Amino acid sequence: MEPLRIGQAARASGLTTKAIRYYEQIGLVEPPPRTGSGYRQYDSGQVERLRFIKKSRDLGFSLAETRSIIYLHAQTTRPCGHVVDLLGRRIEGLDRTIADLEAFREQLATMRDTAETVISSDPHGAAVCSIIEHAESTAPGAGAVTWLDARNLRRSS
Amino acid sequence: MEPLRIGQAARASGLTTKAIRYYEQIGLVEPPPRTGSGYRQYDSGQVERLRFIKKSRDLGFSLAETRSIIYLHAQTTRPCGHVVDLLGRRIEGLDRTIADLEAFREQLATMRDTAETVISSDPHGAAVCSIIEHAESTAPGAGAVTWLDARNLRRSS
DNA sequence: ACTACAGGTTCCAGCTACTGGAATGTCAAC
DNA sequence: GTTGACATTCCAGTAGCTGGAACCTGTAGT
Repeated sequence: MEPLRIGQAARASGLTTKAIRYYEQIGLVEPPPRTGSGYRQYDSGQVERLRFIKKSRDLGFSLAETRSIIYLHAQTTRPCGHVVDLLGRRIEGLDRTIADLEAFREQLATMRDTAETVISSDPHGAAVCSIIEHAESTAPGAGAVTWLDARNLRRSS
Repeated sequence: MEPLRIGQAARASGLTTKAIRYYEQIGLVEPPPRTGSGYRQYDSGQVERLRFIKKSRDLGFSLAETRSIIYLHAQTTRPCGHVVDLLGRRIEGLDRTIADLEAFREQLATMRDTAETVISSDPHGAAVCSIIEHAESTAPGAGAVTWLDARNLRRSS
């Protein structure tokens, strides 16, 4: 198979050219060989690596986690146990996140549904927004809600 | 009431001093008066504004949204209708996020539960991690999952 | 008076994971 | 020879702050 240029490697892996160059820059992938004119040339092994990274990212692993998996492999250690650990922790985190989001959703829905009442209770409009200013009393569990770090979420294409 | 210094204002509002200075820097709050030696002095009105911002943030509004609410108020427009709109959109977003997270959680749980089988199917350890490499086949709905932007989530204290 | 120490000040760097854009180079086709 | 799609590098920006350095202030204790 002919080596691919970066755009083709991007299409083959589902990444963007920007992302691939970025991964190279931070040392997540090896710098590929170049043509005489400076174009990057990816062979099938490199593309496979890129696809692996994409999948790992889509599964919610951070670049640091992805890097550690690859690194463990390079040490000839089988990283699957490590991955199972990571999966377990991520599932726990998701359970917490989902519970928090559901509680939060209920708060917001309650706020919206009672919004008219709240609005009419401030007929002089003295407050910036009485909905928000009264949020504490209409959302008693606010202090108990702890959000997970946004880094735990990913979007996919 | 005596004016408060930034640390006290932080404690009173639930923000950090860093966050307050940052809000001042980006123009979300007015620069407060200073003492002769340069210390910021917050009166109760400013602290109230800071608390409003904190609550708005905790409710999941971005700084841009929070700014727009405050700005609308400054235009002597009652922003509550705007806030109700924002709430509605956020609730819809949350519904999608929760559904996506639940689907994703199921994927991960399936992967973890079948991990041993997957591991033993690659006895030579040729792959970096067969769990991830086989993810597509064990997670058929992957393409359908679209994550919301991470900006939609917030953590609280 | 001297000395801690807790607070304040500014400014700069960094975090995640890229994306967008400018200015420029290369290659194949028409 | 010119168009167009692709490539290159580098710089800046995104959200929402946080951490740290280097320094100043105000109060309490010895």
